[in-house]
Amino acid sequence: MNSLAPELIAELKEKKEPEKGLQPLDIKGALVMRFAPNPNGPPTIGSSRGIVVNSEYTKKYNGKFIVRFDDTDPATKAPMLEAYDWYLDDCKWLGANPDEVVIASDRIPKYYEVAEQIIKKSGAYVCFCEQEEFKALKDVKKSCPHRDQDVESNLGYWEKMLSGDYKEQEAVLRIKTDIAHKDPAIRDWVAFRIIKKPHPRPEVSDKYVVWPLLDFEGAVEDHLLGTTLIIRGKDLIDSETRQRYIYTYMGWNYPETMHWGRIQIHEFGKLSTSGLKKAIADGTYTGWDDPRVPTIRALRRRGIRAEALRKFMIELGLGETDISMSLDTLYAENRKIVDPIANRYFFVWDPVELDVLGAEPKTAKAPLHPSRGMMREIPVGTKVLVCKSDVENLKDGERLRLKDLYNIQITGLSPLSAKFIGTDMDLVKKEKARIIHWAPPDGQKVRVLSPDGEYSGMGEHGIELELDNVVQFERFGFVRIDSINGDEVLAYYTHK
RNA sequence: GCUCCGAUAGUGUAGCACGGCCAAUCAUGUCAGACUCUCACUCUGACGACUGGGGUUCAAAUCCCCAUCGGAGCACCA
Repeated sequence: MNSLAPELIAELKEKKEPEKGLQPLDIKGALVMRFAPNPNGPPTIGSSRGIVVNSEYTKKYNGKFIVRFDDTDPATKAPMLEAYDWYLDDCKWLGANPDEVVIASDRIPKYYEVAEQIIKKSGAYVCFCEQEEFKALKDVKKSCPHRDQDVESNLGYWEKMLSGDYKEQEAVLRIKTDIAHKDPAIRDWVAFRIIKKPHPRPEVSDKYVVWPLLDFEGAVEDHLLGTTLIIRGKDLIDSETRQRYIYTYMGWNYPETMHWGRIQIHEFGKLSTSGLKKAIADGTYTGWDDPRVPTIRALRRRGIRAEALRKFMIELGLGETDISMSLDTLYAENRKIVDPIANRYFFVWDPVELDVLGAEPKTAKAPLHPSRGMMREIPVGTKVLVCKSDVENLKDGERLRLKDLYNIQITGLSPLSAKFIGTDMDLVKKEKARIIHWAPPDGQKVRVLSPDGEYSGMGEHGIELELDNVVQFERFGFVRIDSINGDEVLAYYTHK
């Protein structure tokens, strides 16, 4: 068949293996996409979706990938200075280095220019209504008195806004849409408001008192940057309708758009950036890379590979439904990468001392990795440490195998003692004796930080040489060796 | 209340634009077994879904209508 009709086979394969994950795009010209976060906290798992999907498409279609910081709110969601670099760093780590980086707070004058033009086209007006007052009118499709101001007056008010003549809340610039639009979300929305709080970035600080809202800033930037395709969360789905008014006034072409639903990760629940910030401040979490926190930084520290996270995000695809996922799939993906390369070590948590009578001191030999030849050597005397959970339900006289060492028979429970009964593996095979791991009492102290708590205990020497590597603690799980503090190794739990 | 949008196994996805090849894909998960000096890995097998009801049609997961459930927006947040 292959020789008769190779193209048929190819076609079959094509049908059977459609584009996995991301749907192919119907691209006409060049592809320009952007990821536009507000850097008011570090990138989270959610951000990684935006980074990965946008960059993946631009890679695939030879497009341009822009990171744009939408940091135009110095008050309610004020940017965090360190976060700008964190975003860029995590992008780089994810293999999504941007072709261009834009910071909105650097480009405020451009937004003023567009605003002025729209005012001149009667597309915007300065509104002095109180918020509730305006909402009441809007809800019954009534325009406010300011809507009919002429261009000259609006221009004058706008100038006064810019020069700081008004207080916060006193005036806003509204985009004229359709005050009777059937969707209340569209009616004459606010494009600029007055904020007198300085911007956290020293280069901007108190340079401006009039700040654009996302819908305006984003609309202008997407045009300026030549964005051709926007993929963003569906919370911004109505933005398009609002922003199109600007595009119409200015005679621009609106980019294509796609939206995705919210992801909720079982393991993390509903944690907002502001909620996290609080929990870190009050000491609930140790920082933005605490293993319990849903940031990219935490995942990195735990030893999740960028490639695994990328694949995970790509395979989620682009659905408008909200999804609720477990990290198991990410872990499985990561395990595939990490398992073949992670060296194996013993780590005994909640250690219990065990005397072995009749044992000669020796050096145990165990493979560094089950499918490779390299061995590790563990010198051991007549005492070993074992996990409390392994010996809790032991019965006197029970026979066990200390992995890669020898067989023992329990002779006493408290204190725990045993006698040496040989080295033969037959015991394990015939009696189906349990095999447990162990550590030498003079081994390497280890502490593991995991999403569900902390484990302290003893490991074998050699662990301290694996700094920054992901290793597997046998019968425990994968960990990333993070640092050495004094005589103790600190590891972060990756996954089972 | 007003405007949008969505619904395939436990979870996430493929299929839906152009109805038949779908007794529905892949992954993950769970269970069982094999392998193994790890509860890891690998292998084998099992489990498991088209939200409900109508309609169109020779034929519906796919088209239409209604219902139900879920979500988003209606901010001087992003």
